[in-house]
Amino acid sequence: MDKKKKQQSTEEKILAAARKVFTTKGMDGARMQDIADEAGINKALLHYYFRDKGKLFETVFLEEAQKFFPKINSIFSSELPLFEKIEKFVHEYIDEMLENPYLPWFVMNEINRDPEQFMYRIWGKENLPQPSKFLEQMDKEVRKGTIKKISPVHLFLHIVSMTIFPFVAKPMITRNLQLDELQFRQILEQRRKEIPRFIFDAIKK
Amino acid sequence: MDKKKKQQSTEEKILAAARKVFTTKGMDGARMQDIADEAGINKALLHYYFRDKGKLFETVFLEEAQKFFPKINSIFSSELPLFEKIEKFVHEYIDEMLENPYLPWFVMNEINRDPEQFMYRIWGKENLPQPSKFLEQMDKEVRKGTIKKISPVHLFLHIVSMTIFPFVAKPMITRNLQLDELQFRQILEQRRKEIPRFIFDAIKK
DNA sequence: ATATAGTTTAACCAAATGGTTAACAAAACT
DNA sequence: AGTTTTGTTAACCATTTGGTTAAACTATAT
Repeated sequence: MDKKKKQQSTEEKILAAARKVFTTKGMDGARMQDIADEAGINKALLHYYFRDKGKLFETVFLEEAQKFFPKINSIFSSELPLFEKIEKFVHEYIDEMLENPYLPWFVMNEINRDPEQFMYRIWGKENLPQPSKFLEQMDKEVRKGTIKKISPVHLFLHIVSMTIFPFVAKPMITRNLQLDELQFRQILEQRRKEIPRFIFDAIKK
Repeated sequence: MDKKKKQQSTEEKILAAARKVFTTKGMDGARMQDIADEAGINKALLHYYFRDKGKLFETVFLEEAQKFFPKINSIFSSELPLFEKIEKFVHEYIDEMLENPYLPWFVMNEINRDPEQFMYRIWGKENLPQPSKFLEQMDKEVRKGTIKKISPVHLFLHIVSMTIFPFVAKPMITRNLQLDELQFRQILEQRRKEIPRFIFDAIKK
């Protein structure tokens, strides 16, 4: 047992355990007993602190998602020049994911389970993320002739795909490329520079 | 009800229903009763045709995965020149996914649930896919000076990310970019040409 | 010391769910 | 026609699982 675990409050222990179990097994696969075991407490305590499974899940889920998604949004709609914006997005996204490697899968899982509900819980009813500003910015650069002619939508998809996918597909990638934890992490760190450079090479004139 | 459903054998109805339910709800979230309802039959029939839930799931799963994964593998280890190979991979992958849009999520889900088991079931014990040949090929081109200096691993990740991610993240993308089914499909079709061109622009000398 | 509020546990309960059984119906076969 | 085999169903069973309860323990205040 960690020293940490003893200092943690019961509530914190539960949340940490829930995060772990929900992430690996998903909302449906997770068993309340598993979470209790992982936290080293009695199952009834889960219900004492969090009324039911759904509440516990939502707490864990929103805690993570809400602190991260708005950040992305603010980058995309900021006033930075195009390349700096891309660079910043890639950097911050990868950094965040390296610290919370379970987040992407977690989010993807939820978003697939119930897209409407998800979007609503993250951004509220009328507060959708607006990549439109980013798309317009790309479009402007194309018309100005600063970058090659490219569809903003596709460029946008290229960027998010290259940034996010390796995290979601981690088990496949580590297995296929025969990487250990450390090597995988190093590659992800390299990608912070690698992706912006690749994009730059592809669209600079 | 479809006309088709009446012509389908019960076994086919079950498989179609199982595919649908397993794909949307996942192995754990899926209920045998849901599958029976979807197929319009009694629950006991499921057990008559497929011994238990696990067996049914595996049947559906392997049926899809086994027919597709070997194809990818054969492209990567073929003798085609680099750019043709990339083009072919992107083309075939997107085409396949457009026909079976549920497959990527299905596969990712399983691979995350139990990586070892998954790889084993798809490729058998000693028959891992070998992207190494593809990596070497890229490396060779770099040293020959035909393309820009780039890490083969990263280029590999770029390619698969841009190709696969949009399928996995479909609900997020359609929601954020406000696309309907048709528009999403059209964009995916465009990407067959868009991705190879983007890569070409990025690494050609 | 004792009462009190907060925390934790073991034992229990009800509903959901995967799976079984026995009977029935429909073909296929003789 | 009658008999066997295959397909299908309703009712049932055992287990799992989320959730409850009442009792015990702990700390803090009086």
